[in-house]
Amino acid sequence: METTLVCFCLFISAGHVVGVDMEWRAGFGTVSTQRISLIQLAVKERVFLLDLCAPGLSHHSLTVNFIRTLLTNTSVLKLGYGMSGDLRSLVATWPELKEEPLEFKGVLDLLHVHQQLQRCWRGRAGPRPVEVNEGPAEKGLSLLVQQVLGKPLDKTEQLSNWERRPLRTGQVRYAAIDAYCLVDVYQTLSADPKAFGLPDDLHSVKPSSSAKSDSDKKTKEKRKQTARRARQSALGCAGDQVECVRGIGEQHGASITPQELRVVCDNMLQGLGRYLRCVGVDVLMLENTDDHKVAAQIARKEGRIILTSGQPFQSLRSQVAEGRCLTLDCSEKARDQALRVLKHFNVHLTPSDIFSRCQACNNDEYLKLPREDMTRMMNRRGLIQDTVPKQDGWENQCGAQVEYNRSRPPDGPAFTPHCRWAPRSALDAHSFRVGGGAEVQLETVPPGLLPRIPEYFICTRCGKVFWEGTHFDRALAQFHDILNLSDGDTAARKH
DNA sequence: TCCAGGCCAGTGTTCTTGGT
DNA sequence: ACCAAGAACACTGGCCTGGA
Repeated sequence: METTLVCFCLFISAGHVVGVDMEWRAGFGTVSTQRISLIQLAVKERVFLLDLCAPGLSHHSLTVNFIRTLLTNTSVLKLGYGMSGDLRSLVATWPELKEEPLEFKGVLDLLHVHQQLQRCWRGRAGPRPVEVNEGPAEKGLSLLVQQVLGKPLDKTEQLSNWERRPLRTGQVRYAAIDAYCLVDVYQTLSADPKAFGLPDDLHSVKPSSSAKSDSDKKTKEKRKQTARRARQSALGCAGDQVECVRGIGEQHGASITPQELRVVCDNMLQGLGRYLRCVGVDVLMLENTDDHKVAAQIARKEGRIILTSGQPFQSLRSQVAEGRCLTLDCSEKARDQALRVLKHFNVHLTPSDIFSRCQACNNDEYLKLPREDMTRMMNRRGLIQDTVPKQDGWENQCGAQVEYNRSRPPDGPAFTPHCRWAPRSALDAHSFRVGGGAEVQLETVPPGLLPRIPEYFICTRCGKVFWEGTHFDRALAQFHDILNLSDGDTAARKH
């Protein structure tokens, strides 16, 4: 007890910086809060381990008073890491602290400093220090120690039985280092806080806001920053994308056609998927209800590349071959994401690729119909009242086999999408159903369009109707940066 | 002017992390 | 296993834009 008294006096001396840590038996049972087994107190010169399992010590009035005095004394700086948990255990150990609640004074929680440090490093461009989820991940206090002092902590004793006596040498060493490293880290940080992106006064670092409003502001700001960065980097592969984009892009030295690029889009990237289909890329998209792992299953089964974003990237990447999973910045606009993907894979895009694939179902086969046939069908469906100039035996024509041409469309307007063309027999003249069984979506064609648009394209899988319009020009403009405008393709098509 | 589609921001829920 | 904090995700409504 005499040694204990010396210890108490030493730590309550003014001007000390004390590393404080506590250990209790990891409770995997029903007990929500565990009683403390060991309190570690470290100063620059030495470390004391206060063994609360020692007979009589835990409930000695001196011990309780010492703890109360130490933690409320403003002239002694206490360092901890994640001290809210420690406070709960203190109350569980000494219920009297609940009746007369402890008010921490002169306490610096290095967890908050660590969070500030992480935020700062995340914001930096260029190479970053090791972070959670990168490499052989250190975390928590061990990560902080590695980032500040250069070496991680050995946490193998962290979950050991702290109630068993005597403590093993490894436990004693771990307990001592756990408290001492707090002092070491603090001194390194306070010697040159700017080098770590921290304010001169470490005590001014506030905990990450728990208030929803502040959190939202941060999220909002982060989004804005990300969008800004995305704009600044334009189409260059910069920042976080580099790591994941690299693996695949370097495989494609020569350019490829959009049709050769086959991807599966995670459900967060449906906008991107639509853009890619617009230029002819073979895109499968996950539904909102689909699990992310469905993307990996499809990718393996069909040899597709996964496009994803956010956290799912980590798990999806490990489920497919290296370089077969690409992550994108979800805050980036869908168009910019698409441009990034096309540039990354060195896709050779021509105007004929625009709208060469149905954006609704990903089919790349169309049936071309002249205005007269479209008018007749709409008339029969009662969608228009106009009479149609009589043409020779359209129904008969439908039955006739037209040569199936995979590269050249039937004679028609200047616009020639790079797709497959179905024969006229693919359309049932009576049911208005196309080869895939879907009914032609006549109701989506505005009647006012018929006098102006001479030809219509019908998706043979879903029956969606497309026609020439201003969409094509817009798409050309959107992809102008990477479009190879070698031919004089100026026709337009529109849904 | 109306309508459809996309984008953005707000909100609530779920998941992950890190402490013992 | 439990707790707290933060991140990620899902959903929704308002706003904006462009075509009809």
